[in-house]
Amino acid sequence: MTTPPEPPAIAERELCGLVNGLAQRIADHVRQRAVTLGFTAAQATALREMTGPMTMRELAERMSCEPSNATFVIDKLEKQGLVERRAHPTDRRAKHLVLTPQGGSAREQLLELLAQDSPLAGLSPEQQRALQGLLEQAVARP
Amino acid sequence: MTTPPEPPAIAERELCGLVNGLAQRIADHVRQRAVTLGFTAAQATALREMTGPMTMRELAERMSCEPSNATFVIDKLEKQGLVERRAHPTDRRAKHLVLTPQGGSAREQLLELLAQDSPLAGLSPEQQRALQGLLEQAVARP
DNA sequence: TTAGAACTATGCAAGCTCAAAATATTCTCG
DNA sequence: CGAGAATATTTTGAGCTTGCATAGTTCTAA
Repeated sequence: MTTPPEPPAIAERELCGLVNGLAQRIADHVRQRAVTLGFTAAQATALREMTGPMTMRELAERMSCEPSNATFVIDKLEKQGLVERRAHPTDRRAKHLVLTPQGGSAREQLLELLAQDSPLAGLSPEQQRALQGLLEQAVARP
Repeated sequence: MTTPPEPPAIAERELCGLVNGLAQRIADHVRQRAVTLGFTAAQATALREMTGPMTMRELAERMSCEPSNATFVIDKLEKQGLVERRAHPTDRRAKHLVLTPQGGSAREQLLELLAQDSPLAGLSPEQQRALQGLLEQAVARP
């Protein structure tokens, strides 16, 4: 009914640019912290997503990347002795990724480092919840 | 005073994952459209951001990447005859990027293609405005 | 049961991205 | 003015990412 001060619609193209810009900032943040522990950004992302044993495909999905990319990154982490590729208990096609003890403690250090100076610190908790809702809805439609 | 159904706070880490996931989806969308015109995703992004003559640095900033990356991508577009590197009118250090006529029409086709099936179509105009506000605020703090 | 579809992981080629170093130019201040 | 700091671009090397092809395994339905 009323006509509140309605901000003009933004071009979707620019909105995509904003999303990308923020993602880029987040990636930079991860990269910056990762190097202080001797990791690359991709390795740190993989380590961060290793919340427990999982398959390559599951990890790839958490990392929002292709499975072949996960293979590449896990190769590196395995060479560093941080992750092991074990046989999957029920599916012989799949591998079961498991953190080694060193991998576990490396992950702990990393998470602690990543929690500092969040790139989202500019938003209040309420705003973060609002952002969460919008992003979930946007992502939800495949 | 009242206690509205307050959704639980989400971990910042997961919120970052959501941002990254949406950015990934947007990137996939661009890639998909780009190949139908014979471009790679990076080339399409550069073309999309070429709203007018600009320097390498300016383009890199619009693309949210390093200048050396812009050099790489512009090399390709220049070889295809879509962009020209001209002398900058006032700064001899800088290059002035200009679209050729073919570059201009390629860009037109691309924009038209990118406007179809937006990855943000799951959000209403109001929600898009809300998202814009949140993202701008989040990005605003360096 | 079994043939075929679907799925998991990997190897590979091509292309993208970052970081650091190098070059050329411009800016700043004593 | 002139030296040193700052800026614009490019080169190079290392690592990341995608898409496709392949081999092995599981699922599905006739």
